[in-house]
Amino acid sequence: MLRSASIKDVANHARVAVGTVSNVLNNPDRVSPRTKDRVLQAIEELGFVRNDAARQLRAGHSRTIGLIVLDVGNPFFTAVARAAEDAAALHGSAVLLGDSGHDAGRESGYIDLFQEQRVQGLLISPVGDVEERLDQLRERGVPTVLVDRLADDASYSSVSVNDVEGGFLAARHLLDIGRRRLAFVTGPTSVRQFADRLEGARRAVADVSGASLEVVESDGQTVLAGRGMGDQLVGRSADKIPDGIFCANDLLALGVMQSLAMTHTFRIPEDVALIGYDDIDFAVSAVVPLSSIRQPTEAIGRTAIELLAEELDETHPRHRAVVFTPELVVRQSTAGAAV
Amino acid sequence: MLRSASIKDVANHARVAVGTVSNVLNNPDRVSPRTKDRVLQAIEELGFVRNDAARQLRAGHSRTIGLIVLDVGNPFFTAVARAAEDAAALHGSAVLLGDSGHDAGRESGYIDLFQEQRVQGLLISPVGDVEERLDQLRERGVPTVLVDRLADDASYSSVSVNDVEGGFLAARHLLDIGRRRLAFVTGPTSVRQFADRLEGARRAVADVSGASLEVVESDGQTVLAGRGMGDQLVGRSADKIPDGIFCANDLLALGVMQSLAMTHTFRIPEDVALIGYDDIDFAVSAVVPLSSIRQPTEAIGRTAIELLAEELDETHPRHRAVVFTPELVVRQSTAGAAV
DNA sequence: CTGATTCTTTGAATCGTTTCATTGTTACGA
DNA sequence: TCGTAACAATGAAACGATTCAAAGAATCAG
Repeated sequence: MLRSASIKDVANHARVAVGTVSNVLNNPDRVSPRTKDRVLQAIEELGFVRNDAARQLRAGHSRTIGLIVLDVGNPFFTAVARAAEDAAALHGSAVLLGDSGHDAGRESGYIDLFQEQRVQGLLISPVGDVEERLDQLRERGVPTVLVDRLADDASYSSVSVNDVEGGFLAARHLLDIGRRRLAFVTGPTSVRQFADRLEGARRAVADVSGASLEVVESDGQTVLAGRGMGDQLVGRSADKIPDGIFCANDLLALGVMQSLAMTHTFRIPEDVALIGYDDIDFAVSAVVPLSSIRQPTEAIGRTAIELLAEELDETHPRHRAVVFTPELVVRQSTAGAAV
Repeated sequence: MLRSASIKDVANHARVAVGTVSNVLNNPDRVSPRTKDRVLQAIEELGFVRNDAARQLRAGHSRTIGLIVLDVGNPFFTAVARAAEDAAALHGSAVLLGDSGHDAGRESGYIDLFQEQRVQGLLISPVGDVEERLDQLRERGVPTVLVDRLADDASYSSVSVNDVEGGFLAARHLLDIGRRRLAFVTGPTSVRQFADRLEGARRAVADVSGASLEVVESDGQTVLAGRGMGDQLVGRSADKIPDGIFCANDLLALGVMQSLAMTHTFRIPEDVALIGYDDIDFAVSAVVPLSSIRQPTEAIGRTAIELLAEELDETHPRHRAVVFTPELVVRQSTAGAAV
């Protein structure tokens, strides 16, 4: 078990000073071609690999960016993460991915970890009350960009999608196709995104007389949770069943759909129209292809990195809040049955 | 923009030696309660956070484990990754996730990155020809465990699932329900897993006289690639259409299903029975709930970490190859139509 | 009160890289 | 041949945590 070769070993082997080896690696133009060749050959022969810890220690910070998402099991977040990784790679940084799983404790654990790792900056979809932590990070020179969440004040940059608008679009679409007894199936409304989508849905419903909106809340936001809530809906007496269901995300919608499909009592969309949120790749291949509200995942991830880069470049950055507009995607789960 | 407080700052503030601060953090019992309190208070007041780079530099290795998967867009791999993260957390390590995207170049890039980071060990689903790199890593004391891939020789530990068996199960199931003109829709057969599944399918077909197996190969393995191949199948003259399709993974299967569903010419499973592989969460909520071959993702991730832990503990570890057995899950896409 | 023993605390050395002031070398015009 | 740039190479210092031999303090038996 060899100890890895260090820059000093390389220097000895090539009969140059350590500073020269460092220059070959970081400022190749400053080194004469002959010396450079000798050093490169030594590197090759010894199989030298830079020690990133030492480099970071000297530099005072790493070349990594931390990203904390709410749920890696949700394709929406993996899509955002991939876009962020690609964009970060262009800036020469790597992205460390942390999954809070909607848990404030885990979230806090990742913030600790990233802080110990001296990440350059942090992208986060916050769960808990992290303002204070983030302020503290910023004082230490670690900027944060909020992802999928509008910054409350102007002290943070953020990338978000207008969830109120999205909720409005979804509910109005259900109303447009003649549904009046709507249900909003959601995870905890303490999650800002869900609360906003509900808010939007409420507005749409308020515009139409005779329309009602029931809120069905669960503590999960997975396919399984959706199935549970679907079962609950299906078990009701017929006159209590909504004719339009808007789910706070596609996972919930797919779960509800499974449940409806399993009991063959209700047809989608004839008896119950169903719309989700996020437009994940799997929405289109659902039992009944799922209508949804599309969010521009690629742009979200890319923009988050760009905003972070701005904060890193400037000494007194102006914080920006970029808000994207969601888009209605109509598929079979709400098709046909127009008024 | 404050420089973060260092252990030395804490020491000054608490009027003790740096070694004492270090002991408070790492060997609390060696420090008298009074001193400990003073140090802890100083840490609190200065908002001290350990610098992981310095710690690693001294220790010679990090507390991280690298995991390189073939495709984070595939829920199979995210499920394995999550299990690995949970298991690693129990050992006090964090997992860095890299996505090679079936690209040998990106794979190599992540190996470089992880090597620079001095990860404790590496879990990898290899794409390219990485044996040599891995041998080199091991010489440096960085053990590797192969994931979702049986080790060729006994020099590596590995966790895999018997893909030949899985392919056999899938194809035999199609044969059992009376299908004879089978097609294997797959990504590149240079991917070991796909090649093995094909091998298994071939064996099953060879057992039944009058049965045939056509291989439809694409260079992708996503939902989109599946759709492309589905379109190609659907465009054929009716007598050239297979009556049983086995897809090398569920993403391909969902794509093929979309394509079949869009042209309303063929019914699933009556005209064409369809089975996928991996049994991802979304399989059950597909247009037609998808039959599949289930792999124990949780056990794979957990076992990978355990094998790695064994390699790290022992000086001359015995390498172990753990092989799980896949399981047939029958749903509607192949149901009914028994002979 | 002494010497032995245990418990605390100290601080210099170390890890591997980068930086930068300094020294050494080369080339060229005068 | 000399002086002066321009260019190359050097190596000590610094980053921040951990380690460990050694010194110092406290305790206790005799």
